[in-house]
Amino acid sequence: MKKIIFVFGLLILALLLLFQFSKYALISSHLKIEIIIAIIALVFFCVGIFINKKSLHKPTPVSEDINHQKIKDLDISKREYEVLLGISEGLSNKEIGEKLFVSESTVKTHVSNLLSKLNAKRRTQALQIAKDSNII
Amino acid sequence: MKKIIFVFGLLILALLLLFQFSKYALISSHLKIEIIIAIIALVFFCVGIFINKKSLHKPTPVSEDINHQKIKDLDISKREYEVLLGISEGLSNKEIGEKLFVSESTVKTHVSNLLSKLNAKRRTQALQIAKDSNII
DNA sequence: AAATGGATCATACTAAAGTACCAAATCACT
DNA sequence: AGTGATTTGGTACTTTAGTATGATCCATTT
Repeated sequence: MKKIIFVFGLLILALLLLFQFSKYALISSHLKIEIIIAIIALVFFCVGIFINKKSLHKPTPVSEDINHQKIKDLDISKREYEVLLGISEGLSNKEIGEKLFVSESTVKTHVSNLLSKLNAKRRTQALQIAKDSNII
Repeated sequence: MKKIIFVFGLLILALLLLFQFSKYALISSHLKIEIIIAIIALVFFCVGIFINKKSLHKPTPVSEDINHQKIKDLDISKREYEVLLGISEGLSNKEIGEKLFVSESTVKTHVSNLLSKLNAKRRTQALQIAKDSNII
């Protein structure tokens, strides 16, 4: 919010400066009208790109970052989350166990707890829910 | 490539038109210099946003759209692809069968073919590969 | 000190998933 | 009309996934 006000303030300031500059340049006849127009065009072209990048670009890619709060809300422990990441990599329970240096039984326990916490019936469904919840 | 040339051609054309317009407008004195500058500023502001959105915006959010060519390259049939989508929704083979109005056996066949085509051992791994290949 | 919760592991079981092989119906294309 | 690819479906089998239950260990909290 503060940034937007700041940027728009700068914009208005730049606009006023350009008006004054163009008047002065025309009266003193040191510069041709084409040059002035070119400068203005270039400046606002850059402003357009800048505005688009800062203000419109960021909200569009719909939350790429993971929602840590949601993980806590779902009461998912650290170990369970690691298992969830293993699932998202397409690993089997056995492979997840080897990766985390625990037995397959342990992984199964974590998976089972994960499924009930995510309210999923299968690991693939857990993936889908986890992605929708932005915790993955 | 063709698009870029086309866009730049339009840009140069617009620039020339603006030059001519500004000259005419100044000579005939129907418009004030501020108005002309404002119009030019607005136009190039919009052009800046447009260029940024079309040329720079798309490559950045790492390809949101699915790669149909890749699907063909992997020799994945239409039905197999539908099954793949079912998997990505977290459905079981039985549920996919109900959704596509075929038996679970058929779904199993499709899944098995999918896994070998995607070079995956499990459906979760198939999902991961499919996502990396932007076919999902 | 006792209770709590997370992590670990095991056993025994059921339910899915996946493989292999086969076979018939359908469809597009020549 | 015939050919090849797709789709469909079945049986029989192995493997993996998931559930239920119980138990131990450890760190934190009460």
